[in-house]
Amino acid sequence: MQIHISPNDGVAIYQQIVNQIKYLVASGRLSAGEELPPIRGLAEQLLINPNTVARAYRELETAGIVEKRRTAGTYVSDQGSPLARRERLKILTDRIDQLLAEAQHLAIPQEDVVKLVQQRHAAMQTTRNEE
Amino acid sequence: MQIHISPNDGVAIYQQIVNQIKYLVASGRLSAGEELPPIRGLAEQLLINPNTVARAYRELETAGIVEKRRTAGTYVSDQGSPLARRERLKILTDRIDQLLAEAQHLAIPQEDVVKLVQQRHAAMQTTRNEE
DNA sequence: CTAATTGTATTATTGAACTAATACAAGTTG
DNA sequence: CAACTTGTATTAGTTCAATAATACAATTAG
Repeated sequence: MQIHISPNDGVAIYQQIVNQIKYLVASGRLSAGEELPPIRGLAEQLLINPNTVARAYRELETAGIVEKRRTAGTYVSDQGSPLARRERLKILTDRIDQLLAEAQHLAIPQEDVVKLVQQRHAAMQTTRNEE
Repeated sequence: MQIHISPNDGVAIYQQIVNQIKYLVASGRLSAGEELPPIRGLAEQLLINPNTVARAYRELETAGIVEKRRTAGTYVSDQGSPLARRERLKILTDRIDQLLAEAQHLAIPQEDVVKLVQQRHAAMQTTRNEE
């Protein structure tokens, strides 16, 4: 599996792993039922401590992205489950509420925020760059 | 000036001060040209170290919210300046881009994000609670 | 049973962010 | 000038999250 980490990115290593696996699953490059590399294997590949990978896997399990089977490995869970989508929407809604609160602080009308979101969305559709 | 801090809030003390002063300025309870309490004065009032207040004031100055005059005190800067608003919009735009990237990770169409923002905005208009 | 492979748990180390203690610099006011 | 008030700078201590070192537990394969 292609995971790349960059130390001193400002983002914690375990978080980078979480993000990239989330993306791999979201984009369909990892499908439900597929087995992830063993903790030790990925740790060796990335030249980091197994505990760091374990932490990433634990976060992914809590988020419902993967399932662990004690001695049999870690597998991508059924993403289609309604709970998973509901959970994802909750995360996003929390982010949006934070954004609107921030706008409040900045004395920017929330109507403007809605417009800005539409603008940025449109801009990204035309640009289509890497992440 | 009414600043309230709660230690162990998870938010750094200097950050709490920054947030509250930003809000006071945004809401018009502090107007351009008004003088903020001296660093030592506010520190004494809040029972914290002057350096912590100094840090908050420095952040506020960097953000263009206040201006410091070496030995004469700290004053709310002209918020109406185009630069200030442009800066605020930039901050917000960055947040929005982060949000859209997050939605990508969560495999949620950006169109849905736009709708969600509108929904949350509408919900807040009717609720009208404290921050 | 034995060995190998999986995830788990416990403890320690490191590093960064936050806060504080203390001294400094520069203007203002009497 | 002398005292006072302002923000500044330097250094140290504290806390907490991230990572690592190491040992453990459980299942599977031979």
